[in-house]
Amino acid sequence: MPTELPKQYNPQEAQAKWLDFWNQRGYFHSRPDSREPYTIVIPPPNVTGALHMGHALNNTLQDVLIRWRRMQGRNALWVPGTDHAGIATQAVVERLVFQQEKKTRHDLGREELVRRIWEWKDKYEARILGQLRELGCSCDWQRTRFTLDPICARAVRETFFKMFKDGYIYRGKRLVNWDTALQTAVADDEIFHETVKGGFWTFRYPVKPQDESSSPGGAGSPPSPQRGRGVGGEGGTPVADAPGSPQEFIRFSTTRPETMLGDTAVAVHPDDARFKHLIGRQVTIPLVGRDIPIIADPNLVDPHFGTGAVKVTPAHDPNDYECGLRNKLPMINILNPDGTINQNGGKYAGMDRFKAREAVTKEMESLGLFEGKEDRDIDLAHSDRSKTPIEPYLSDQWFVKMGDRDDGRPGFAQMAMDAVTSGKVRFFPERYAKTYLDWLGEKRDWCISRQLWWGHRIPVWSTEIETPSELTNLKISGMKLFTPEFTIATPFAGYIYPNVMPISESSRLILMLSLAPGHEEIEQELDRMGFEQDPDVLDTWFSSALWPHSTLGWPELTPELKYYYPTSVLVTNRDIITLWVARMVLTGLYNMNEVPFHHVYIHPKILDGFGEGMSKSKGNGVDPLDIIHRYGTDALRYGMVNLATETQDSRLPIANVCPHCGVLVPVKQEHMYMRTRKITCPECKKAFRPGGPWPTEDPDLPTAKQASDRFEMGRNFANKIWNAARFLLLNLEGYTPEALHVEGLPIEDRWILSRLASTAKSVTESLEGYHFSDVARAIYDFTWSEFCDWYVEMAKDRLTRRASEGIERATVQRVLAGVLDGILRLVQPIMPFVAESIWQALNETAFERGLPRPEPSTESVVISPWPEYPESWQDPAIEERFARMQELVRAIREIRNRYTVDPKTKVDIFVRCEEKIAADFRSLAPFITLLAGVGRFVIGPAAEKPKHAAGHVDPTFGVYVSLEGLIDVAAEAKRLEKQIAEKRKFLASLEAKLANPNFAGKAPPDVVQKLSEQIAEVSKQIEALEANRKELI
RNA sequence: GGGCGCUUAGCUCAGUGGCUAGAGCACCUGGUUUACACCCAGGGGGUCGGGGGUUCGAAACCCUCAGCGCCCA
Repeated sequence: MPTELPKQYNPQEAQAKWLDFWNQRGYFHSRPDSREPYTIVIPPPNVTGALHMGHALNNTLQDVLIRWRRMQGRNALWVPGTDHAGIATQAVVERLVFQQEKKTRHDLGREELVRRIWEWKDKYEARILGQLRELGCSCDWQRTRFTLDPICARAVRETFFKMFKDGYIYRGKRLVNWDTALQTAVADDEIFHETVKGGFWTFRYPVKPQDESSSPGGAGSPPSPQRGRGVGGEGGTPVADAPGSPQEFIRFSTTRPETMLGDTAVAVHPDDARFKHLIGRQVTIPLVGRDIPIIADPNLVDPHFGTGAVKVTPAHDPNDYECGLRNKLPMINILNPDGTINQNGGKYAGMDRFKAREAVTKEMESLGLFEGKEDRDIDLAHSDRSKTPIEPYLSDQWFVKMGDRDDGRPGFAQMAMDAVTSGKVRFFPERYAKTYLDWLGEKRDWCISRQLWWGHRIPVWSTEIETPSELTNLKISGMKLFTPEFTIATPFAGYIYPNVMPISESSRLILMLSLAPGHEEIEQELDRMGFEQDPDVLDTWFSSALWPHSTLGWPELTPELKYYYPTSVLVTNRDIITLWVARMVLTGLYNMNEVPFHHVYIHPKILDGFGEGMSKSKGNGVDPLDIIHRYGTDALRYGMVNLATETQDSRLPIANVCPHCGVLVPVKQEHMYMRTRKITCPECKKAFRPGGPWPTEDPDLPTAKQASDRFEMGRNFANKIWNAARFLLLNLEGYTPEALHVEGLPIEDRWILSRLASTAKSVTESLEGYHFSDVARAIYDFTWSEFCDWYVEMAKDRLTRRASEGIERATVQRVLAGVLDGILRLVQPIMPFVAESIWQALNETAFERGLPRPEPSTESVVISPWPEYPESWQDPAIEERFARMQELVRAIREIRNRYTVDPKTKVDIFVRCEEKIAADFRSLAPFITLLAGVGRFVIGPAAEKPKHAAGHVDPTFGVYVSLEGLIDVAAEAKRLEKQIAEKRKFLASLEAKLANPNFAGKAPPDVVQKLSEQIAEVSKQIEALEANRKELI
């Protein structure tokens, strides 16, 4: 006996059941074989926290692709995993430790902190992988990786060693965001900007007389009362004294006077007439007695801003730093790591930078070189972690060289660019290639060191040496490391590579050794010999850059690496095209000599209801599990696929679900940033806490789950498919599988098969082009608006009509089963749970089914073949005939509704049309009468409009519904007049178009002909409407 | 400052030069049609952000203005 399905689809039940089932059958595990592979590596989510809606989108789309290709017979592998996310994760754990124990990382020590972070990682990795499972992701869980696990670590070590040896990695200076409180560099995304009260001081430096020694201070005219802004404007005081005067000055303004101690130039705009004569001259910094040049730099200086001259402190300002590089200026660091002035600040050494700011100003004032201070709001960068102002700080960092090589061969940036311009890597949508190419085109070196403890430690060991002879005597494992020519001795050649650098302002050298992986005993020996391993760790992106090949086992040439690499597509969002995608391409080319993927699909971003991106700090993120809980996973996935359109970004208006009464309370902007801890339900008046990423439970208030009505569409759709299946299963009694001969089928069967065939084709094409939203829409429209609304309704007649029992019933059962089978397979990639639920139920009653001939089903829809139907099934003529019938039915329904005819009452209809069309309608009469509630059905060229009738005029027919006793003559007349007026207006616009002599001359003939036909049709309609109007009276 | 997008019905979005601009939700009318009220049948609702241009023809292409979002500096 067939299972009778409940009236409503229960997503929770299905999810619990089929996740286990799929897992036990091992459908998601892949191993190399003779089939063509289809491979995706997951963009590994950060172990920093749980997954949010952006991940739900990202992973749903990947799963859709994987499930689809698996059905197409490809050997589909989806590699899951997580990312250690260096700074973000360390920051989260540090913050937690500080909150709970009031301890800093220095209190804990490196080992203990790292241990704590591993604990955190274990917890969140499990949570994230669990979330992915609940999303239905068909990942190969046996191949789960973590960017810090031994397999990935070996790939990182190997890559670093190779790059070091090949001269791609070097050590250099770089301005970093320095947190003076925590004494660490912080990443750009770990700082926030805040407006603070500050000052804008104006000073002047004395210009050295040409060919004379400096005579700083005092000697000039009294300071001008003019202040920074506006100086040099029309009629203003000259900013530099006229040539030939006894002492010239150059005036400038700054928000940070203490940085004068590190100035190495004053810059002006090369076209600025006020300063032209000064370019190349020297000025003296009186505070430290240093002479610095006046240079011209159009990039740094805006001649209309301030005094038009800018002091340049390359070591303490990003713009000045760039200027310093351009003009080869010295870079003088004036700060100690704790934010006090260092010895380069002369007498200010040891003073806190803010104290020094006052002292410096005072001294300049006493020298008569201070011109005034303006109070100003300053947009200042602060450290997220210590909340103190960030200092730009020049420090030693490791870099990967991106520019072209000295030998003229393309460098990393160029290689990665070539991969895209040559078409080996293609972006979808294409425009993102520009983002990628523009960024790589700058060929900026990649800073790979981070002053953190959580991550891959930089595999470089170093020691200071006094004399070159020390090098030649250096022994490891009892053997000399170097040959007399200072190259590495043969036994060490494969795995140790040296670099020797002078230590600045000293005659000593620093010897740096990089070690390939797998030589721990050497590492220990180096430790014992007094070498120190670099304390820093690598940028997280260094390990994720290797992800497509490291996850497959590189540097070992595993069977997986040979079979699955390069992967098929990378699915990600646009924020990390530069940070991640570009770097995967270059390391792939470098390590594998082959691009890591052929396609890069960039999907939209999910915004909140106010158009803002979702983030933890805003507190406007939504937990996908909330959505799953309320609407089901299928609904979540449908919603995600549906919003993945070509254009970017989709808003998701969010509501809190009152935990007491279940009513939806829309999120308002004032709820953002977790400013609102308590909301009172407008319905039940009880209080609750709005949903959000709260760190802890609230002991007093229940926290709301969140919802968005955008997911109702998916939920309703799942239920619709469910009920279509339910209907079929209730009517499958006596089902027998048998092949169908399409040509002999009645029009409604041929129509639904035509629609099914073209739907399947368009779905496949949309998937191939990554047009996900179109996929969702095509399946939805076909299933709901065509199969359910029309075919199933028509099938009812054939299934139940006594007279037609037998052959007709058997056929319609086969078509229904076959089409539903197709729908399930088409929808499986998007909504796998509902698809599997129905698949299994259908297997019980109609195990052999399918079109055009039945075949045994598969034990799971997951492994069923992707549907493809004969091209010949798509029949425009049939579709046209069917569409006309739909028009007729709709017209009758509209009239019935307009006159609120009781649904049970049959109406008599009169259709006037050509005989050919009449014949068609006659063959469909049973359906028309069923679908439109028709009693008497008069049809033909001679059909007369009855008295008291309302009508509808179509290009190919006119239909009249007899409404004896119901018709409102006045209203009907008014309506007809309105329609006639509309049609006339339309006709006039068409005729005007045709009358345009240019139209006939320039428009393509088919368009012209179409227009003529249209004019004829509309004219006929107007005639018919006017006749109706006359007959009414 | 540079770049990439966006602005279409009350809301969320489709619609990449030609059938009177569509969908879902919301709204209105009617409905216990034995698959489904997470439903069915209908309906109303749009100067396609403003202005200019190209074209026989523009929501779509170009310019410009305004507003919004993101990335880079």
